[in-house]
Amino acid sequence: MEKEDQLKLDNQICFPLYSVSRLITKAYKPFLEKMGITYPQYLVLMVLWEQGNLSVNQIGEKLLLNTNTLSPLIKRMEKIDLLNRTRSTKDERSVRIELTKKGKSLKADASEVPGKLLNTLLSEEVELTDVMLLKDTLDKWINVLKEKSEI
Amino acid sequence: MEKEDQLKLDNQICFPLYSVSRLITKAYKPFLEKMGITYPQYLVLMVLWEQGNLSVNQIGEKLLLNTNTLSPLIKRMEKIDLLNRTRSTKDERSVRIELTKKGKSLKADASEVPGKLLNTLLSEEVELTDVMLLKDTLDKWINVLKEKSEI
DNA sequence: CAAAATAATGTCGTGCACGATGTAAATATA
DNA sequence: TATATTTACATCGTGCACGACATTATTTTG
Repeated sequence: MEKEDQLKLDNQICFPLYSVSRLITKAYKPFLEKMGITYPQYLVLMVLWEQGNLSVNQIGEKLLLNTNTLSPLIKRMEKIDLLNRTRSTKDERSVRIELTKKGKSLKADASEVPGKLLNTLLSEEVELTDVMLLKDTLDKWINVLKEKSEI
Repeated sequence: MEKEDQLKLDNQICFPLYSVSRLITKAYKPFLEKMGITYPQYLVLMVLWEQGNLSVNQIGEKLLLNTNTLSPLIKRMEKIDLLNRTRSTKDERSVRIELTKKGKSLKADASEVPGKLLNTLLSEEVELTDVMLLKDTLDKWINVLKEKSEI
């Protein structure tokens, strides 16, 4: 491919990633709105549902987000009574995040979401094997990119 | 897969998309910073380099972005002298976007970027065929998701 | 042709992302 | 044990995204 062609939108690899990511977030929206949360908030909840109480940093490691993104996000979640923030007594620097009853109870509603979303996506053009294959590829990419961005 | 498991982060399909999209944007950053632009601005430039003068709406159609995102973005690009905004005389509602000399001249620098980025990504784990396959899959998804979100 | 509907752009408010920087606590080192 | 370094979290500023809504111009329709 000519250098000239590499600048065409159709030949970009990041652009479809960026677009699909935004479009899927949009597809989540109606479901998450009913629960009163945003997509990044949903991610934080998923981590906490699965892992139990964690520090801000530990959540960040799972979601690949720094505290400058997570701190305000978590504070907004505290404001709507999804979780509590407590300074750890062992290490006063660390803040322990604990789900409230409300935060825990949302898990039941949430468990319906992934299935519904998959149905939105699946079609003649997109089959389940495509979805699985894509996930495997992306997971490999994350490993490569994580390393690069840490150096 | 159990409903319970579908809520685990490892089983999400959107999360790796969201992460990879962010990580790749970060990988672009050093290159784009030298050019004084952001990734979304780079996308707008790519459209204009390829298509010539367009209206705000036409750019939005290519990038799948609405004017509430594009208008401020384009105004920032005008401020740093990458393009001009002119009301169309034929249709006073429409705003014609035209690249300045500076905007056009950035294309030379930009033509080096895609190659460099691909090198960043390619590794033992990620081969060129993976990249191409991923792009094909994502393009199919865009078609499905675009339809769904328009309805 | 006048009223209604539509289209193109823009503003506003909210919530991410993220680089740069700050603060306080814990740990390492001289 | 002082001092330096690191760690965990937070704040600030800027730039997206995007829903809701406003404005002006064009087109459609009665």
